[in-house]
Amino acid sequence: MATIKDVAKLAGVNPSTVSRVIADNPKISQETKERVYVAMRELKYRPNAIARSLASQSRTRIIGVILPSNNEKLFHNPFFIRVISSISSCAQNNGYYIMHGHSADEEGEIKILKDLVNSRWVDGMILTTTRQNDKCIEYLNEVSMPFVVIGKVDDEVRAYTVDNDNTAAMYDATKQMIKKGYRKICFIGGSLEFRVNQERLQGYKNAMQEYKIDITEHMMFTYDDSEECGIKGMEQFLNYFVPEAIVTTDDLIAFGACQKGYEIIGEYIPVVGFNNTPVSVYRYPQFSSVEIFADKLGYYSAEMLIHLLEGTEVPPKHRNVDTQFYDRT
Amino acid sequence: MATIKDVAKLAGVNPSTVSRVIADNPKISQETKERVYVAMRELKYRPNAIARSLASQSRTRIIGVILPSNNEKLFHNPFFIRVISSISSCAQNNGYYIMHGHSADEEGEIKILKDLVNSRWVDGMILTTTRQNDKCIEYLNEVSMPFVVIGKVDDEVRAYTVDNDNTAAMYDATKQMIKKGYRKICFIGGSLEFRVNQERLQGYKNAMQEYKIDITEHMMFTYDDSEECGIKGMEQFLNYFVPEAIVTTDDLIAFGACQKGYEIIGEYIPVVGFNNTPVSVYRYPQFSSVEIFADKLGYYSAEMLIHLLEGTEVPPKHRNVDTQFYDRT
DNA sequence: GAAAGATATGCAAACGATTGCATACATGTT
DNA sequence: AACATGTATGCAATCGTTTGCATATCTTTC
Repeated sequence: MATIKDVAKLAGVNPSTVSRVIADNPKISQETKERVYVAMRELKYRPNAIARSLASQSRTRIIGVILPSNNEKLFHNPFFIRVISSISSCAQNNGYYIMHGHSADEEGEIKILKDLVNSRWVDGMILTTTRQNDKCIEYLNEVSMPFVVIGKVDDEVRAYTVDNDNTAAMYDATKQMIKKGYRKICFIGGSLEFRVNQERLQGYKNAMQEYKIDITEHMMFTYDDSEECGIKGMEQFLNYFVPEAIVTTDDLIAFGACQKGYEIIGEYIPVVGFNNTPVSVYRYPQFSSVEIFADKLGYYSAEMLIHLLEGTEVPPKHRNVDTQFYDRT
Repeated sequence: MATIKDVAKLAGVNPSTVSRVIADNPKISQETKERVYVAMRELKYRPNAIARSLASQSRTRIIGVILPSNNEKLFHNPFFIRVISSISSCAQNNGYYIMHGHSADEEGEIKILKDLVNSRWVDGMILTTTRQNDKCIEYLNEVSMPFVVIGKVDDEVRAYTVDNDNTAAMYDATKQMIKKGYRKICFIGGSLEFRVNQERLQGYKNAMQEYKIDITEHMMFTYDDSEECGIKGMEQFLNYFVPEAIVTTDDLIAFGACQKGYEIIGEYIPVVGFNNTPVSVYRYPQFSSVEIFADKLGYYSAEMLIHLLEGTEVPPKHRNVDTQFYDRT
């Protein structure tokens, strides 16, 4: 493989000149540029990204992405692949690369994050999910590495974020159910360790409160983002009463609840899921779901991070992505 | 951030000694090693991966992965995320990193592949899908970059591969249908541009032939790996006759065919899909599907590539992953 | 007790770029 | 004509490692 020296020799100039031609430095005469271009083409020269980022002190143009690896979540929910593939599109459009890691738990996540950061591979990071008191965010701020998170963060935490208004989305979905005349509406959600679930729970509470519908302890159930969670939730409710409708934080939960309900009482209780995944559409009967436009979340987050890295444009601290409720009751 | 020099100074040795301690060189005395370890811990030293791979000539420990980005395929089929996340697990277990790119078409794929290779970012590549006369494979051989492909390649092509026996899998699935007494069994498949579809078609033909069932032109339809394909295929068949059963190359196709069939003739024709995705399970009625264990394909391919890169163990040229037929008729 | 071998460490040159500073030449100013 | 200014390029240090070779010290051997 040709190096910058080979090109320089062929073009009859100094390596530094070639370097400046690559950077399109205006000090270099058009004439010389042409000569260098010819030599580069002749030798099929491609700059060595590694040498480059060593010399220029760690601008690798690599963006790190941390994915959760709860398998249920990752595999049955196109959310993450949509996010990552749109991050990837944006990166490619801007000459960046994507490196990703995933781990089963917070401890693992922070370990891989540190590895990515310390090895100097990445210029910046995107976090695709956040927890209460997120250790990753803490660490990134500590080492002052630029990052963007998809999701919301605690108020006092410094972070650039892209997110849906999850509270509003769930508020809206719940309200739709109320407007259809349902009153005994239950909530089933994934772990409250994750902010997104807290917010959705809040949205549910807000709507119920607005319509002055009492929520008892037995109307809410949280566990994790799985089918099993839906099943367990529904079982719990049915110990006490038959819900008129159910809102959940995920399609998989909704599916589980829906099936279990039918199994026990022989009819389908209206259910609302989140993410508008194939499950909600392909199932019969279909159930309602809130589309959160994962691809936009991904694309915007990458865009934001790149702005941060290039320092060209200071993005606003927060960007919101709308949601859409698909009513299939 | 501390460098190797800082550590050396603190430990009272030469940087080269520190480097050898990191590499666990047996020439270094235990005593010195201890001293260096202490200094490293003291300074929270982490080697700079970039400098490292520059000095050691391009061992970045980064594996590149090319994904297709036909969105239908990528989003509705957990295959790719399962593959990539298991590649990722294996990589993490062995201290490797994953970089990935995806593109909508072959041209884009080769472009991003060249970029990854020429920039020297990656030590090796994994291709998650292959075409007839694949340009990517050609290029990788040309520049002699180690790679593994998931899927089959033309006989004359040099490549390490991990794959299911797709022909056998489809042969088996078709045979199951025949044994149930179905005779007029039709085939709907994705584009024959992809080897995987060719093989599955072959498996169908083999089974039919074995049982001496004639296949007419009108019993086969190929288009792409989408729901739409299933719909079109079913429409075509019904112009001529009502199939007794249908085998397809993908669950999404199966789903489309299933629905369209019901829509037109008012009953469900038994359908077989591939990949055993949520669609096949969550839909009602469920349909049969062939599980291909994407996670194994991914993990094995990474394992193979790492062996290739480390040169420790020469893997066999080809590794096969079993499939499993889930009968849900 | 000197030569030969073994063992542990240091020295310095890479790896392939970037970049601040020096310099050569051309041009403009008085 | 002498000097200041500007423009285009070269020189050499630098980034943080790795690694072949030289070297110093300690054993062994006859």
